[in-house]
Amino acid sequence: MRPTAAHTSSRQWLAEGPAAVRAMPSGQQVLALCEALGLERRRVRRRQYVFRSGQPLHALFLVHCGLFKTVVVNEDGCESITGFAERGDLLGADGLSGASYGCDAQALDMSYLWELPADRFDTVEAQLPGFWQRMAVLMAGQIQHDNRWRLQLGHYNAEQRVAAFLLELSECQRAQGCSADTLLLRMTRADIGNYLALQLETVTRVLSRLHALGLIQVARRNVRLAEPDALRMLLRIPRAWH
Amino acid sequence: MRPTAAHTSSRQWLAEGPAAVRAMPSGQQVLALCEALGLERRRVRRRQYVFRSGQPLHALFLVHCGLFKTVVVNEDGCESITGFAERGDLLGADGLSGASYGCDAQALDMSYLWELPADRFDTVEAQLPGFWQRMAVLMAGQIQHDNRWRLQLGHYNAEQRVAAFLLELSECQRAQGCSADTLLLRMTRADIGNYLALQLETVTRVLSRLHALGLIQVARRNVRLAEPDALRMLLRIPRAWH
DNA sequence: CGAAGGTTTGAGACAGTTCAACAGGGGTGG
DNA sequence: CCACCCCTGTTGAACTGTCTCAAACCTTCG
Repeated sequence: MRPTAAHTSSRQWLAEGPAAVRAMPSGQQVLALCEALGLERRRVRRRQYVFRSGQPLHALFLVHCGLFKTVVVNEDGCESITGFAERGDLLGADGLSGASYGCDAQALDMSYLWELPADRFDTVEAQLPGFWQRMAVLMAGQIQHDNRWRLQLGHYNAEQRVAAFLLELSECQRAQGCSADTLLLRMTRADIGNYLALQLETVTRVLSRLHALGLIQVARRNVRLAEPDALRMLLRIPRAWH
Repeated sequence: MRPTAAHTSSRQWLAEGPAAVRAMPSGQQVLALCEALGLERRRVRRRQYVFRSGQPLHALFLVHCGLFKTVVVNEDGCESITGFAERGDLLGADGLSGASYGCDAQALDMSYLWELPADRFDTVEAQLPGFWQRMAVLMAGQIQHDNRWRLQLGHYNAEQRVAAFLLELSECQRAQGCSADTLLLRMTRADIGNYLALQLETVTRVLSRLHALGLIQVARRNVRLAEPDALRMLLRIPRAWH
């Protein structure tokens, strides 16, 4: 779900890995690196939590396949989705700053992930020199993604946010070799709204409006980007212009 | 400017350092560690840029004293302030995911910072084992801070955002041993508004309103938190209420 | 089949934006 | 030192995008 930053950084992480890994086709690299470390692979069912905010940090995770959402919760029970994690994305890293996870991670689909237990944090560097530097690179990608989101939230209106969201999804699918213009939204309208700091009704209305304009076709969770270039154009219009 | 996460993580970084460093008083630790690495200290004048978005990543920086703002810019020239960096905060780390900085870093005051040149990234681990793991910890703190901000932006109204901002500033000052209720805003109203995704007029209006309510006293850039507990109370009220 | 969860659409309200005018303060140059 | 000007901050009034509340519909699943 981080088409530019995270995906290039995963690629960079792996490109800098041992030659044997570097030579492999891109899709196999994450898997190979995790296997090189002798990591466990774990299956997570739809709606199941990988970890919850506040739990002791017992491991870091790398998504092998599937889709997760990460949610921060404050003391009053307000929730915000901070992102969606796909193949190659890191889960749980924000917990490194303390002794416990800083968010919930919940599977939106049947998913698989690799697990690096906390008791290996201090020895993994010896096993795979440069591990933590690469981890810092992955986290830098996440920070850049957060920053871009902040820019959009501050300067985009509802229509632009939804358009940007759809284009981001599309870019992700393309990066994984799937069709770039036929999307299946695996999250609810409420999730999308929460992620974009909009109400779910607003998301619905915007989708309907974009449909009426002929830019997209919407049928519940199936979306087709009919005019992706027009969507991209939308993003270049200043917020004040309706 | 990251009272809870970043400051505790700097502390943690240092707490895990060599015993000689660990034994020093907290305020001196960052300095000592940077000196242990033989880093250069650099002076930056008010309004001067440390680096600009897109420039090749030539170094990472740690703030020694002073205040910086970090600003992301998109292709249309829209700008968003992603944060303010104070003593102990890292600058430039988001650039690690690529070969160039992802934001501008500008001094708001006469400031000093330590510089780790890019050509030492690969050797610093040998000199100070655990360096990159600690760097990951610092970055995790930044991600957690971003997440908390996202939560506030999604669920707080203008009044709550400004109140949260003031309390964050106050917490920062307290962490650095200064008075917690007398603040000097070293950034403009436009900066504050940009950071909080509000217009500068809204920031002004909210400050005036909080002043009229007796919660704070405002005179241009001088702010006194008359009723910090009442401000904190504000944050616990759901957005829908007024 | 009924219940529960998710989606769509409408109508009205309001928080925050936009535009505009003005006031103060601090730095610069005469 | 004063006068000027620019930058910053303040306040008002009208507008509008988004939220809120409400009702209905559709799908899925027990």
